Amino acid sequence: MNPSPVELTEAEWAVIKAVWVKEPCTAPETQERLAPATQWTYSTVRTLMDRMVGKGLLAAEKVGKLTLFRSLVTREQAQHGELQYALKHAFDGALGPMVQRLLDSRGLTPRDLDELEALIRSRRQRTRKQP
Amino acid sequence: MNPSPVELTEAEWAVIKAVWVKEPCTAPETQERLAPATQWTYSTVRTLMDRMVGKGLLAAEKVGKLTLFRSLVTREQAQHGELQYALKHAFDGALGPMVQRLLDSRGLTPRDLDELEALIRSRRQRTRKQP
DNA sequence: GGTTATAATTTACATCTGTAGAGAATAGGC
DNA sequence: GCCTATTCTCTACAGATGTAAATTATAACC
Repeated sequence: MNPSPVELTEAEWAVIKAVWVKEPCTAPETQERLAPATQWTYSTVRTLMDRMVGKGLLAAEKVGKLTLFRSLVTREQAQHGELQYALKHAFDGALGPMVQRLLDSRGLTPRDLDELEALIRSRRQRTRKQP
Repeated sequence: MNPSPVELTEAEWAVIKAVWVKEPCTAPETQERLAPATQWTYSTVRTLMDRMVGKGLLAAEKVGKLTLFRSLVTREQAQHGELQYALKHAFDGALGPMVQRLLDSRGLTPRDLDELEALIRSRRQRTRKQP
């Protein structure tokens, strides 16, 4: 039913983030963008990208000698997939406890807290309006 | 420095959850507990558990002919590890946006929202007291 | 003490993931 | 038309993961 949840490996995260920076893009471009952080060779990046095409994470379009890649999943979809994974396995699907544990971790600034409170308020509105 | 983050595969999640139910426990016990949900044979479960011992996720103690297993990571640690993974890869370490996206998803009951609001308030207290 | 049930050990194997080299194709410059 | 730089294709390989069969050890029951 639902489009199967997006799940990315560590390497795939790195690649798709590089693609999101500027699409469409070629494998050599992507490799350069990743190089500072990863040291991956062109071969490595290209292999990853090809496999990601196979998985429906990227699309490849051939233009002359070049292959242009673009993402088939948005950052939001990928984030959602990652959260779903954590939610399902670590919290047995219970969102409340998950958010709680997140709030427990340090790392939220007072500003974050303000924003979240505001979010909760507006969430409450919407929840009331569309039951 | 920090105890390296706990990362569990899907199968490992299933196993450790079964172990948490009652510790220590044997592999056959664990297999039985998992059977309804997974259909895994004893061999499969035992292999997983042995590998998990190798990774420091479980401890094995031999008592006569039996091997007793117990978990070496708590549910909290495992949850934390899972959240860290999502945080690092999907949100580049930014907790605020991560919580936001969670709040965006439907699935939070009004009661959840109340609890979260309360949490945020107390969080704010603590933040103020220990800067 | 031999039989049976239970658990353990060993080995296997396909797939996925991370990583990459070697060689072929192409195109642009001269 | 040939050289050179760029890109692509193909192949490889080690380690992790999911899954399990076959074989062996153990112990407990008669």
